[in-house]
Amino acid sequence: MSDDRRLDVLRAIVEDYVVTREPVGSRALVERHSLGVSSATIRNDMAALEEGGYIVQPHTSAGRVPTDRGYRLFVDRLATVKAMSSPEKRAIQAFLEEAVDLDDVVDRAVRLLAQLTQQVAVVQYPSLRRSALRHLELVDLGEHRLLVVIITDTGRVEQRTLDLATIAPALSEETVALLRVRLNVVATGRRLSELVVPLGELADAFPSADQALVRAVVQVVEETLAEESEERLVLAGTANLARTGAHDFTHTLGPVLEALEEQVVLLRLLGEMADDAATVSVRIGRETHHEGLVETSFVTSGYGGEDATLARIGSIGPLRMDYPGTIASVRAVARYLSRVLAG
Amino acid sequence: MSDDRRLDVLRAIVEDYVVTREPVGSRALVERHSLGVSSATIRNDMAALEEGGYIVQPHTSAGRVPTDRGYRLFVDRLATVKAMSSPEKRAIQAFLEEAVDLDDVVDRAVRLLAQLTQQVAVVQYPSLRRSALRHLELVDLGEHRLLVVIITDTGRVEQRTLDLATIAPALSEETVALLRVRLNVVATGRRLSELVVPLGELADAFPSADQALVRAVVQVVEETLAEESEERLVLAGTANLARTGAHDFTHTLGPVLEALEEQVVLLRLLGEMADDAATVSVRIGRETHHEGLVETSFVTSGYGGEDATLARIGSIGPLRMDYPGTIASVRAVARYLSRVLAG
DNA sequence: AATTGGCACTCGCCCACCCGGAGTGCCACC
DNA sequence: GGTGGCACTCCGGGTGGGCGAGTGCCAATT
Repeated sequence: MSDDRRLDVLRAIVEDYVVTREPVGSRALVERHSLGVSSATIRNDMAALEEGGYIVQPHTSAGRVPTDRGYRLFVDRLATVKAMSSPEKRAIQAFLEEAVDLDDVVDRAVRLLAQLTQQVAVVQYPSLRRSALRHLELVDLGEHRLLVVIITDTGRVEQRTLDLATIAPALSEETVALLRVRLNVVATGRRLSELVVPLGELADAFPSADQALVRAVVQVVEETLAEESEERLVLAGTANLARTGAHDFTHTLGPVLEALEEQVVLLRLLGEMADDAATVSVRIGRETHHEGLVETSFVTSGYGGEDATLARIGSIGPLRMDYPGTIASVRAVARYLSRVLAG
Repeated sequence: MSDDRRLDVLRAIVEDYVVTREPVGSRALVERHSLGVSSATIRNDMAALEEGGYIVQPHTSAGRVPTDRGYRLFVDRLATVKAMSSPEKRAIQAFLEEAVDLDDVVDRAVRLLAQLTQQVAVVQYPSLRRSALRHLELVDLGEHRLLVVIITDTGRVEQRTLDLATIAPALSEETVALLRVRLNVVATGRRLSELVVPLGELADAFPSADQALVRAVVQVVEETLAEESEERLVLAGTANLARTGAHDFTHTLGPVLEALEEQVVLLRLLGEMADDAATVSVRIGRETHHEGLVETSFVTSGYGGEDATLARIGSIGPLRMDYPGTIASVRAVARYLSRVLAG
């Protein structure tokens, strides 16, 4: 008995099932692949694979369908990665480079990935906490209102308005200017996550009359950083779910759509997956630990540069997706997205 | 023969069909409504209504189903508007007032509307062109890069970076400061659409060495205003389509989802609908003039204050939606959204 | 003239039944 | 261990009949 052949059989089953969407039988298998043995032999192998939990029959006397575990083995050991063609690569790069600002880059990336994979694509905005600070700006809006603008080196901009009516009734232009300069001296170029301590010490250097103001501003900055939870996600390609895979989901795709709308779910998943930018992670079926997603798989990659992953990008599709193709697409888009953001 | 009764019959048919989702027959009609006549009479009325194109039978010997035209007559003349209860109103207002910034307001509004209608909600971001300017900020980012931040009175923030390497190699802090002040003098408080002319005259007041810089900045501001096309939409509740109305669409809901992803389609529709903030507009079925939306209706309202509509908000659902309820919800959310943005 | 009860008729839906085909497991044999 | 053969299982699709809901029409009634 050859273990190698059994793995070949599993690979063949996955590949065929992904294409046909129908349980694949031993006869069809020997016809479509050059396995060099008869269907009876394959049947024995299939029985063993079923024993191992890699495939199942939907009902007696039907062909076999891969299980979550089967897909897992497939992506871990059997899938041969498809390389992207050079024209494809160039097209991806060119498309992303046309973007005019961060919103546009993210929007283009997510649409592109949805298009490439014919699935649902998701892109997480670059994390505030892990970005470096480019500039902090204070703007006096009048009426005791101060606008705090935080600009990161990835081009992300967060703003908050601050009502100072009860804190600093007389908001002098000089104080604001001084605070602006000092804040930037302390903060520029640092990771946002490294900022909390130095910011805390800042207030001491100001005359006591202004300390309340300084503290209020510092607090807003810190709150904004703390709002990691408010990480934004952008989705595209939900229509692909309905188009290609209407019958891939046992009942309706309602639960899937619900899960996708619950950004919390996606954020958790993204957070759980491998943190190094170079690797592509795959969650298959129940591995997502979410009821609505048991019939889907999630392929993600970090992006944002060699040293640190800023955020993640991913593609969600039916269990029977084209794993090699999806992995290649996710990796490619992540890579070029990183380049565009760095450049 | 009483025309009034026929309209009553139509109303009864619409109301029943919305609830049951099944063709409604003459017998069921007399049982569930106090029409005071027998089923045979109703049958005659139904024949007349069918003659007029307000209802159809899916097949011979089936009950009747309203047509687009039937729904149209219903919303125009027969629907009695449901008033929102006071607790509901308070809940809406409270929920929207908790928002911390513009993104959050919009996000809350769209989720709220999706929740209320159990349909797909869409909110258009307040139009840049129609907003008034609160502040223009210039930030020197170093490396010949200048950040232009445009802040509107609705709290919307748009930013663009400008590469000045070829224009103003030596970017002096004083020039930037001066430009900042003058730009704000010219611009603050005006509608963005009224800005183009005054901005054009600004460059003349600067020394010739700086004119290129000024022109570049002004150009960026104008371009940003011109990007009306980039009006952003936010959707929520797509899962509701799959949950409640899986069988409301003849085949799959794929085409509907595709139409929703094509923001161009929605933007066109929103643009076509009545422009005064006070009124709620309804597009029924083919009135949307879009293939993917023939089996849906679209209820929208403007928001943003009495005088000028800043943008629109709406709800999309199956043809057989609860029109009075949807209209009430859309109107309520639009109203409170306006208040929150104004306050 | 409008309304009504009665009646024949039409269809879609459901269910039960049946059959063909694809696929399996197992065994005896090589 | 691999193979051919065979009996068995079960799904899917097609067929046919009965039921019920609903209609249109007509003659009778008010």
